[in-house]
Amino acid sequence: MAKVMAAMSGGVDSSVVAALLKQQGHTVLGATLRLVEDSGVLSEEVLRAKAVCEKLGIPHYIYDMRRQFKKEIIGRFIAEYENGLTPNPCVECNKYIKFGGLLDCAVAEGAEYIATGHYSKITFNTASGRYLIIRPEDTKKDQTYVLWQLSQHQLAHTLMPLGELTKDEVRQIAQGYSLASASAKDSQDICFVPNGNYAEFIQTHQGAAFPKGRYVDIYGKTLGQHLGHQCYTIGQRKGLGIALGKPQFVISKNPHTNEVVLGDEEHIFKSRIYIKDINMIATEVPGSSISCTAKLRYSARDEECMFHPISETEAILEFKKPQRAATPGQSAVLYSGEVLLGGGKIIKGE
RNA sequence: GGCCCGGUGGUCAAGAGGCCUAAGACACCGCCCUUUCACGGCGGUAACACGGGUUCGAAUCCCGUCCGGGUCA
Repeated sequence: MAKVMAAMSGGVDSSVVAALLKQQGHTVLGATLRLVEDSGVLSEEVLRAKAVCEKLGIPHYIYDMRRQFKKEIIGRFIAEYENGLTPNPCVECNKYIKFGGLLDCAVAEGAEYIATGHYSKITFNTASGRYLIIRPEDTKKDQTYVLWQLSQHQLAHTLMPLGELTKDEVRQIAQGYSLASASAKDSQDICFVPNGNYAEFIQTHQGAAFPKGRYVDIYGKTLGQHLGHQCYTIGQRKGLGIALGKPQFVISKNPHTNEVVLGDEEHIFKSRIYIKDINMIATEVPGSSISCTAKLRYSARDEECMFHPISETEAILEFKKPQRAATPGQSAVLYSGEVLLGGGKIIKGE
């Protein structure tokens, strides 16, 4: 039996993780991270996590990581949008905060593991001597996508018990324990942007409105005015606020000219996707081309492709079928069957 | 100023006396989906410029007002 620090957000999933580990006989410490500025008052979620810990009879730690979160996650998030990218803060948060800062905290408390409520499995492969991320039983809830940046060290010290369960089972378990979080709604949107309006968040943060710019068609002809390139992402249809008689999609955007190109959906399908900042989990970075599948967004399906390495950190993904809206800044995550091979950040598609 | 066109929802646009308690597309809003941004699914709001006529009956015909655009001096 081990000493485990369970990351508890106050939601159902992480609550059930703590309950299960306790039941299995581990020494469980509950830990909740304060990430968002909330005027010094503990949020509803933190209090719920605390209540769950009391119910389970385990200690509850609250770590204030607001400074680190603001610098590492929010700062990067804003900078990337300004550079014309579409960031995924959750992926970064996992790498730096949840599996970074929290693991340090766990070690400081003498725990050898942290545990999270991700729907994902971690296994150790003796042949390769590596820890692997494996897709969960509940394929609908597969959260492996957000874990591709984790290191072997982090995986070696992490437990993800929900990989074996379905969401329904987790809910039932929560009810069985009468946990305060049993009926908590699943999280949504960006955690530090409660109302979901990230554009407003950035503008407020910067104290200035985005400069307005032009919508143009693929030939450069002006179509109308937009609210700032930061407000849009490749493949976006809704929220453009412009009526052109047929559905139009964001095909590309240029942060320097502040132009957003609109056009028919067919223009956003690309077969060759360039990626950088590669992190491999199941293997070393391949020295030659390999066949695998990859998905370009959290809720996309992985599709067959070839991985052509360019260097230790860059590669080209060549898909059999053109992929919709490969978006700079988003993650391309590679799989081989149920195994998450690794991933990278999308630079461009062509 | 004279003459000529035209004024239908946020945008474009059907309609040419009863089938209009006004089509459609796009936009917009809501819900669902979702640990990112998006995509997607389902549903919803919303108009006949104004005032007089003609007619059993007018978005559709006539007159005037207002507002656009053109044209002539």
